[in-house]
Amino acid sequence: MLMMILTKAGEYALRCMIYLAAHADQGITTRRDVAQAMNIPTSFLAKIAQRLARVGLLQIVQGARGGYRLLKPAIAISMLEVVEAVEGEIFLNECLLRKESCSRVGTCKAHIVWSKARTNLRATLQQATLADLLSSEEATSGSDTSDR
Amino acid sequence: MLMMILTKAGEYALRCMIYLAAHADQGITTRRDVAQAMNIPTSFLAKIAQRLARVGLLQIVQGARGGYRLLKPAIAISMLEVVEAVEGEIFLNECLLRKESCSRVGTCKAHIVWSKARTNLRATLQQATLADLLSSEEATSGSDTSDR
DNA sequence: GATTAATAATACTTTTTTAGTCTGATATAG
DNA sequence: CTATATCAGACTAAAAAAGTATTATTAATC
Repeated sequence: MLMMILTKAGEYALRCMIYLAAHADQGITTRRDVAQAMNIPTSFLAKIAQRLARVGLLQIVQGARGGYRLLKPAIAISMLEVVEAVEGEIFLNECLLRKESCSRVGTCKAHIVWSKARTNLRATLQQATLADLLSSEEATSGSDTSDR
Repeated sequence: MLMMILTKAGEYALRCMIYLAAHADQGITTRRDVAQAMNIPTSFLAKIAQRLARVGLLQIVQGARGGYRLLKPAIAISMLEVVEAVEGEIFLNECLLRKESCSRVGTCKAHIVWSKARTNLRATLQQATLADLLSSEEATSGSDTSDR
C-alpha cells in the first residue's frame, strides 16, 4: 500500500509545462517534441494537453505546423494550477470533499487537522511557479535528448 | 479524476483508534463494538487492526472475551503513526519514493518543492495526537449509536 | 483544392489499487 | 469441551489510473 498524491498524469503535465516554458521563445512546440524530450507517451500527452488547454494554461494549435504554446509567462503559472488542472482539486480525505459522507463534521477535530494540512499543501504548490522550476531546469532543457 | 491521499483503510484506522482511545478505561473492546459504533465493515476492520497491531499501536486479545486495546496513552499516538501504519509511509510523488524513477533528481527544482510539501504534511499529522482529536469527540463517543 | 501534417475527441483496453469477503486455524474463558 | 473471539492469508469485485486506437477536424503548403 503506497500513498501517493501525484499520478502519472500530473507528473507528465508538470514535465510538459516545464518544457514549454523552457522553449517559450521558439513559439509553437509539437506534441511529439515534448513527448520525446520529456519521456511522455505521445497519445497520453494529447489527453493531458487537452485538460491543460481547457483551463487556459496552454494553447493548442491544430493543423500542419501545429502544437502547443503557453498562454501565460512562466512566472504566472503555479505548480498547483498545473497539477489541479489534470488531477482535479486536491483533497486529502473524503470528509472534506463530500461532507455528507461523514456524519461527524463539526464535532470531529480530525477534520480541522486535515483541513489545515490541505491548505498548507496547496499553498506550498501555489507559491512555486514554473519560472522557479526553470531556473535549474535550463541546463537540462537545452540539449536534452540524453535525458532518457 | 480525484486526488485523495487517505484511503478508506486509513480513515477506518483513525476511527478505530479514536474509539479505542475514548473507551480505553473499559479495558478490552471487541471488534464488533468498534465496527458497529464507527461504521466499519467488521472483516475489513480485522485486517486493519492487524496492521495497527504489527506496529505496536494496539494489542489484540484473542479468544473469548477478546478484542482490542490501545498500547499507549492517546496523547502519545499521532495521526501520522496511525495513517502510515495502514497506508505506508506518505509520499506525494514517485520521484521522492524511487529516485531511480526520475533522471532529473538534483537538477530539477520541483523535487525540492515536493519534498518540502511532504515534510510539512507529515509534520502537521505528527503534531495531532489522538488526545487532541478526542477532546471534541467525547460528546460523540459516549452515547454514539445515533451516529450512523 | 488536394495532400499532408498536425491535433481533437472519444471510446476502448489493460493494469493496478482499493475495498471487501470468506474460510480454516487458533486461542481462551467458563 | 464448547462457545466466543480473533488470525492469517487467499480470494473476489469494483474502481481508478494508465495507456492505446480510431475517426474526425483543422490548417499550411504545393
